[in-house]
Amino acid sequence: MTEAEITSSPHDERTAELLRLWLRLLGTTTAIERELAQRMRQRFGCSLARFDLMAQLAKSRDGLTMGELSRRLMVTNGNVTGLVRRLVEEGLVVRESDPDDRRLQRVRLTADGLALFGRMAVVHGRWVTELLGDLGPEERRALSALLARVKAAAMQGTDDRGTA
Amino acid sequence: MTEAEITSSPHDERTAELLRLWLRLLGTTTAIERELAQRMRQRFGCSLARFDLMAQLAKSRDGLTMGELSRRLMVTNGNVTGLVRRLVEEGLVVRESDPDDRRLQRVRLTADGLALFGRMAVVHGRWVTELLGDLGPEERRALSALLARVKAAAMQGTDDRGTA
DNA sequence: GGAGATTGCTTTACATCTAAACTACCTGCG
DNA sequence: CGCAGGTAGTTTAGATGTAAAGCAATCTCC
Repeated sequence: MTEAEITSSPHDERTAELLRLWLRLLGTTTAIERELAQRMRQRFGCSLARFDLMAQLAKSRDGLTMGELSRRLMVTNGNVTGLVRRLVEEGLVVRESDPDDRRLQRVRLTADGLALFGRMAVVHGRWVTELLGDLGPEERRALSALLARVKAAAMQGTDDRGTA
Repeated sequence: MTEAEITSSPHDERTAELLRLWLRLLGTTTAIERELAQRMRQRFGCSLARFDLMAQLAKSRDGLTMGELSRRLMVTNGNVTGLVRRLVEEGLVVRESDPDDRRLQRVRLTADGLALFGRMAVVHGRWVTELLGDLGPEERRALSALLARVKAAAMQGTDDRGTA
C-alpha cells in the first residue's frame, strides 16, 4: 500500500476534508501493516501473505480448495497458486486433488505448518495488542462502529461483494 | 494488502477483540484502496503508485530528488528507481542530475504529466467523496481523531518515524 | 591533500500481486 | 452419446514492493 496523495485542486472544502480523512485511514493502516510485516519477517521469516493463508487453513482443519482460499484471502487465483506452491516446497502445507472432482485441489496444513502457525499466531496477537492496545474500550467500540459504517457505505455502488 | 487472519488462540478476550478491530481496519482500508486502484486503472490506465508519485511532484513544481520521493512515498529507493524509469518512458516525468551534487537526480513532471495528473486528481477526489461521503461531519471528525490516536499509539515503540 | 565514512542512487534477486489467456474437468441438454 | 458452456486452476507477462549488495560522489577530519 502506498501513502501520500493530493491536496491540490481541493475544489470544495468537503472534498479536501474527505481526502485528508482517506489519507489518514490509509496511512494508519499501512503503518501498522508494515510494522507487523517487518516483525513477522524478522522473527519467523514469514510474510503476512503466508501467515494469512495459513490462518485460513488453520480454521478449516479438513482443508480448503484453491478457489476457496482465493475468495477468503480476496486475491486472484493465480496468486494463490504461487503462494501454495512455495508453502508446499517449504513443507508447511500439502495439496492433493479431490478424487470426486479432479478440478479441485484440496490444501491442508502439515503438522509442521500447524505448529509454526500456532507459534506465529500467539506472537502476532501480542503485537496487535501492543500496537492497538492504547485504545480504551469506549474508543475501540466507537472505531469499530465507524469502520463498519465506512465499509458498508463504500461497498454501495460497488459490485465487489467483499467478505463484508 | 491482504486480509484475513486468525481467530484461533484468542488467549484472552481483549486480544481477540483487538484482533477483530485490526482486521476490520485492514479490511475497510483494503476494500477502498482496491476500488480506487481498479477505477484508476480502468479510467486512466494508471496505478495508484504512479498517481501517488505524480501527486508528490505536483506539489513541488521545482522537482524532487529520488530520495525525497522515496521518503514521502514511504517506499524503498529501489522501488522509486523503477517507478520513475517507467514514468520517464511514458513521457510523464523527466529526470536530470543536479549540477551541484552529481549524486542527486531531480525529477519533475512534464507538461503531459501535469495535465494527466490534473485530470486524475479531480476524478480521484470525486471517487473518495463518493466512497466516504456517507459519513456525517460528526462521524468524520470522530473517525479522524480515533485514527490519529491509533497511529500515534502504534508508532510508540517503533523507530519507524513515519510521516506521522 | 587524502583516507575513510556517509550519502544518493542503482542493481539484483526475489516475493507478491493483477489481468488475461489457457487447460482440464464437469454438467446438462438435445 | 456428445458437445456447449460453466467451473477450477495454472500459466504468462508485467507492475510493484522489499532487502541487500554495489557504485559513485561528497563530506569529514586529520
